[in-house]
Amino acid sequence: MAMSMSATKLPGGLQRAAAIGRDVPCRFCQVRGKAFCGFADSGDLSLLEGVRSYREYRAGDTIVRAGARIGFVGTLVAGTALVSARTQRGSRRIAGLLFPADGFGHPEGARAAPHAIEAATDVVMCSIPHRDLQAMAVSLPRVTGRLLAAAKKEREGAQRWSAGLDTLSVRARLAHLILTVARSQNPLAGIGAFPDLSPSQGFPDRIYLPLSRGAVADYLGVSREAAARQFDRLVADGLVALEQRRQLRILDPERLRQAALGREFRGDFGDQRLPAARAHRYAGCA
Amino acid sequence: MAMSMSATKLPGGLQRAAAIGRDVPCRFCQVRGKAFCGFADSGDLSLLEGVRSYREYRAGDTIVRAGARIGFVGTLVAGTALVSARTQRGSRRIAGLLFPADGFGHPEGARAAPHAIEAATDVVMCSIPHRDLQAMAVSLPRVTGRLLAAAKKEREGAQRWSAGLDTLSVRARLAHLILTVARSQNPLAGIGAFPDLSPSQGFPDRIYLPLSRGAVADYLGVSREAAARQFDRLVADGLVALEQRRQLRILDPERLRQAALGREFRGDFGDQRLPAARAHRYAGCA
DNA sequence: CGTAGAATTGATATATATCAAGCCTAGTGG
DNA sequence: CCACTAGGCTTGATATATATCAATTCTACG
Repeated sequence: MAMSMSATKLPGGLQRAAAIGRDVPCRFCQVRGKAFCGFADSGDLSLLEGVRSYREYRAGDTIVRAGARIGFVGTLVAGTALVSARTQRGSRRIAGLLFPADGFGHPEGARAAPHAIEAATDVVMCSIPHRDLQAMAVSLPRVTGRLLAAAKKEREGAQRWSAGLDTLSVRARLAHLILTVARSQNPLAGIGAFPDLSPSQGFPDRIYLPLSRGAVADYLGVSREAAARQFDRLVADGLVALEQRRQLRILDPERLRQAALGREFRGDFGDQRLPAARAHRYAGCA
Repeated sequence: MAMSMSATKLPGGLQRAAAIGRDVPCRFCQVRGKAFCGFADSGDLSLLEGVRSYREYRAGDTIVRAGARIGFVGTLVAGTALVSARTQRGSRRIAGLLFPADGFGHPEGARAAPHAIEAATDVVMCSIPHRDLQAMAVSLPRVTGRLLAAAKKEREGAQRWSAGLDTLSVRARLAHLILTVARSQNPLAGIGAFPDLSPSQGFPDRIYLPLSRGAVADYLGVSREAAARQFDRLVADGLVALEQRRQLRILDPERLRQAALGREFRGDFGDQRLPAARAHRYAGCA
C-alpha cells in the first residue's frame, strides 16, 4: 500500500498532496474547514488526530470494492475519485465524483455500498475507523451531520437524474462536467456562501481535468469517441481551449453555462447547429 | 374536491377503488397489510381510523404541487400516481410511479418535495396529518420505518439511475416498465417473500397499463412517437399483445425480461435487429 | 354525427454508436 | 539518448435509433 510519491511527476492537484505527510497535524490539513471535520471542537480534533490515517492510491487503484463493507469513513485530501458501478453488460457507469474534502462511507456503521470507489488520479485519503468516530461523543451529532452531507456526493447519480441531466445532449453534459470540475477547483469554494461561476467569484479559467477520456465517457454515459468529439466541438466553438489533454482553459464561461443547460442559440456568426438531440446506450455485450 | 365516481366507467384498478368508501374501516382496507400501516397495532389502528381521510382525484389532477410543503403523509389506496418534475425547458420528467399501498411524504414533518405528484388514473388516496401521526407513540418507530420504506418509491428515479436504466435502449426501458406494472398488479405481491416474474408466482399475463402514452414517453424520457413505435415492435416481435390501448397481454415473459435487460439475441426466426443503441433528449424549447 | 384530443403512421434529419485506422505520449530497454 | 512499444486518445466512415415535422386515424364525448 505504501508507495513513493515524487511530487514532480504528479499532475496538478497532487503536487500539493505530496506535500501532505502523515505527520501533518489536522489543523494544517489541506481540506481543514471544508471537510466534515471542520466543525469538530479542539477536543475532538485532537482525538481525530490520533486515529485518522492517510492512505495513498495511484490513479486507477480501487479504493473500495463494490459491495464491500468498510469499517471507516473516508475523506479525500487530494486527488479525485470516482463512484462507479458496473453494468450487467460489463460497462462502467460513473455515478459521481469525489473531490478533496468530499467524504464517503456511512457514519452509522459498516454498510455495504452498492458501488465502488476508484482513484481517478493519484489520491490521498484520510481514513477514520468507525469505532473511533463513536468516541467523539461531544460534537458527534454536529460532525456526523456534516459527514452525512459530505457523503452525499456518493449518491450524486440520483441528483443527476432528478436534474434531468440524462436527457440532455452529450455536449450539455460535458459542459456541465467541466463546470463541475471548475467549481471544485474554485479556491473560494466552501468559504463564501455560494461559490458562483463568475470569474469574480474566484472561478478558475484554467482547470485540470482529473479524469481520463474514458472516465469522462463513462461519466457522461457515452462512447469514448463521442466524448472526444464533443471536446473538439467545444474547442471549435470557442467555449474552451485544450492546452494539454487534461488541461483546459475556459474561454467563454457564459456560453459554457448555456451549453450546460442545453440552451444554446445560434450566435452572431452561428453556423454551428443546435445540438438537436439525445443520449446513448452501450453495447459491450460479453 | 368531492366528485362522483361511477364504478362502471372507471378503468381496471379503479372499479375496486370505487367500492372503497370513506366509511370502510381500516381493517377492511384494500391495501391493508401492504401499506405502511400494516404493522400498526390495534390501538394505533383505531387511532388511525379516526384521523385518516380518503381523497379522490381524477386522472390528470395534481395531487401535490412541486415544491409544496404538505402536512400529511399519503398512501395510495387505488389508482396510479406519477412522481414528476419539470425540466427547465418545459418538458415533464417522470421520476417514479406510485401504485396502491405506496406512500409519499415525509413522516418527519412537512418538507418541501422537489417534485409533484399527479394522478395518472383516477386515484383514491389515504391521507394522515403529521400531527396525528405523532400521537401514535407506541408503534411509531415501526410504523414510520415502514412509511419511509414505502415512500422510497418517491425517489425511484435515483434507483433507475443507479441501475443503469438510463443507458438502455428505449425498447429495454419500455419492457422494464411493463414488467414493473405487471409486478405491481401481481395479486401476491407483498405477501410472499419476493414476488417473482414467473406466472407460477401469480405474475399476471393480462395487465392494465395505468399510463397514457404521453406519460409512458415522459417516464421513458423519449418522444411520444418513439414510445408508440416501441409498443409496435414489442407486439410485432410477439412479446406482448395490445388488446386495448392500455390493456395488454404478456405473451412471452422470458423474452420480455431479456428485453428489459437489453440482452436480447436473435431468435430462430430472428430478423428483428438488435436494439443497437441509445436514449434521447428533448426540445420543448419555449 | 361531429368535434377535439390522443395516438399512430410516415418521411426525414441528425446525434451518436460502432468499426477501423492512425496518432500521441509515457514508459522501457538497449 | 534513442528506437520500441502499449495504452490512451483522436479521427474517419458508416449504420442506426430516435427526434422532429406533418398528416392521418382512433377514441371519447357531446
